Parts: sequence; C-alpha cells; structure tokens
Amino acid sequence: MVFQITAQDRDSSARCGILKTDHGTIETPIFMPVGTVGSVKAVCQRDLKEDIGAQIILGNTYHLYLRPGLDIIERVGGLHNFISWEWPILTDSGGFQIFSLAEKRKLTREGAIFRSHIDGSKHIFTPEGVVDIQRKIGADIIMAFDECPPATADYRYIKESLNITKEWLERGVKQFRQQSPLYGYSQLFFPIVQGGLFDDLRIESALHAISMEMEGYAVGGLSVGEPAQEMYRILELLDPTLPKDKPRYLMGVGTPANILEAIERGVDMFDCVMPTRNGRNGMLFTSEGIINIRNRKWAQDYSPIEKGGSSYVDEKYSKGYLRHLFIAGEILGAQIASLHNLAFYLNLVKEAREHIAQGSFREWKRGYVKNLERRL
RNA sequence: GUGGUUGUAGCUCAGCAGGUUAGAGCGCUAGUUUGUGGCACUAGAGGUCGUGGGUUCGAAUCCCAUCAUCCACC
Repeated sequence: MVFQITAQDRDSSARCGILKTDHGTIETPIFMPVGTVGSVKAVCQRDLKEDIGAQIILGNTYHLYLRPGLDIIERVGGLHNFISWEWPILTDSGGFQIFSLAEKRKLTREGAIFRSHIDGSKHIFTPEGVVDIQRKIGADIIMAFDECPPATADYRYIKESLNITKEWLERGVKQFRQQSPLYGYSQLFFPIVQGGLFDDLRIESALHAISMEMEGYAVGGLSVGEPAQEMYRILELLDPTLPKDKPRYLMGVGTPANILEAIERGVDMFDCVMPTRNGRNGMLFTSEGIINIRNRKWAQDYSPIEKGGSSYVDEKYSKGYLRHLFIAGEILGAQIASLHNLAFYLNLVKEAREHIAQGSFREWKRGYVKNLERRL
C-alpha cells in the first residue's frame, strides 16, 4: 500500500492522503514545484525544503536526457544525488515536450523522432526507452510516454492519438515490469489518461489505464487552452471512474483556483510552472489577489510582500524593494518572487488539507476562490 | 577673437542629392504566461527635429542670423 486516504471531505470528492516513497512520504493534496533541468528555477534546494516545505519536485526526462545526459546522472547514482535533493522526485516523460516542439517532431507508432532544441541532433523516444531513461534518472515516480494533443484537435485526431497513447502505455508498463530499479529504492509508474474533451474517449482511456493496475494515475491533455469549465467537467467525469484508493495527478495545472476546483473533484497531485515562471516575470500570487510587482504603484510601498506569508522572504522584504530588484533586472528579484509564489502554492494545498480534514473544505474554497484571481 | 564640429523621444543615435501620419535601441507605462526551448513575449505613451527668419507648392533636410556645445588655432 503506497497510498492511504487519511480524510475524506463530506460533501465533495476532496480527500487527504499519504503517498509513500523510499525518499519520504507526501501529504496530498500536494503541489509539486517544477524543476525541469534538475533545478527549480531560481530556488535553491535548502529553501525549497527548509523554508517552504516542498515535499516532492519534478524533473523532465526530455530535458535531462539532452542535458546533462544520462551517463552523468547515472554515474553519481541518480538525480537525487546529482542535484542534492534527497526527497521524492517525479519525472515527466517528455511527451508534452514532444508536443510543444511540434515543428521538429515526427510521430510514428514506434515512437517519436525529434531534434534537440539545443544542438539540432536527432533522437528517438520510444515508450520502452523513456522508461529506461527514467530508471537511470532514478525518479521515485516515473510517467508513461504519451502523446499530448492540442486542445483544438478534433475527435478523429484525438481518437487516433489515444490509440497510440494506449499502445505506448502497454509497452511502457511491460518494460517497467521487466526492469528493476538501478539504485536500490523502488519506483512507481503512473499511466496518463488522455482523450481530449470527449467523454467517451476519456472514459476509454481511463479504463485502459486502470487495467494496468499501477499505483497512481495522471490526467493529461488538460489546461492546454480549453476553458477551465471544460477541464472541471472532464475531472467530474473521471472522478467516479478512477479508483478511489489511488492518487490522481492532474498534469500541468494550474492557477490557484484551478487547483482548488480540481481538489474538490478528487485530484491529489499538481504541478505547474506558473508560480516560478510568472514569479520570474514579476507576477505575485498573494492572499489578496494577483499583483504585478513591476507596476509603479508599488515603488514606495514599504509593506512586506505578504504579511503572515509562509516564506521568510514574505516579511523580510518589502514590495518596494522587490519592485526595485525587478526594474533593475537583479536576479535576486526572481529568487524572492519564485520562493514567495511557491510558498503561496504550498500553503494553499496545506490549507486545503487542513480544511478537508476539518470538513470545511467547500465553504472555505468558495470564499477563497473569489479573492484569488483579483488583480491588485 | 578666428576657423571648424555637433544640436532630432528621458538617454545614445539614424534619417538630410527637399516629398505622404519623423524612426531605432535602451529607458518608461501596462498586459500575457497552466506536464518551463522564457532574467521571455506583446502592446502603448512620449518629439514646436536648439531658436528666429528666409527660399519653395512643400523644409528635420537648402540659405541667413542667433544661442548652446565640443575641437583646433590666436
């Protein structure tokens, strides 16, 4: 049993759980900071762990495979050792990258042929190969290699794509079962549910994924441009279909409101570049709403970034100082904003956990969401 | 004092054999960002072209004067 439900909300599908890995347990619902190339951009590992309490971070198969390369990671005993992060890591398979690098890729049944964005060299990813790569990277949770079609794709395209994703999943699972971990700790394998915005394809994909009997399931292909309501609809559709006793991971989502709405619909795990990417560009998530710290109105605001915020930077530095750092192009600005935003996200899911445990999740969420998207 | 140089957006400059609403970079103002090719991207504001005359259908552009600037020589 790697996943245990510890609390179930009365009037929604929201629940709390504990996901066990050999690098530590993860309390769900959880937000996982994205560390694509072995670094959560602009945030050092000590701050991630000791200051804001990150429990698990992401790496990316596509990026790590290209740079620094597997031999370098393998020789030091895996990504944890390489990047000095001794807690859980999940690696995305690179399916999304192949999709977002559309001009340079070529999909075949065998796999995806693509060119490196770094040096133009040609590579092929197969479902088996991607499992092997993630074994070498040594992630605690490894993801199936899927095709992530655009939101605008029509039924026929999505159906075709799903056939490939299903076949690739079976091959990936087979490979995963045949190979053992390389570094003495166990690894989990999560299939990815696709199917676009079409109910029958989503259900088909979910049932197929469930038949693999893995320890957790991901929902992919959402938040790729469709309205949020569509995403919520799909989650509601999948909620009764996916096994209750396994963690559900909604890939790439999202805004604070997206996350709370998804938690209500039974999702346990999230990742998103938004807190770090937007943070680097001067956008801050606060309990009062969203602020663009570069705006002139903050120039002489000497109040803390966020009073009572959960990172030390929140009270240590003023908005006016942070604005100055951004206007001056100082790297410290990106560091402070990234840490603040991640702290906000991690605190968001922490509060969600507390309210689920207390049975007050829905009322709390309703009030909270109103403020969240407000622009200050 | 004499000869020459240069004055165009907040800054640095382009435009000058005369011709529609004078441009660029940076800066400034605001917006975008959802399994990270991003200290990125998009948009906007801002100029009596030193000043005053003149030539011309038409002047940032040609002529004269003047002011400022820098250089060289007395």
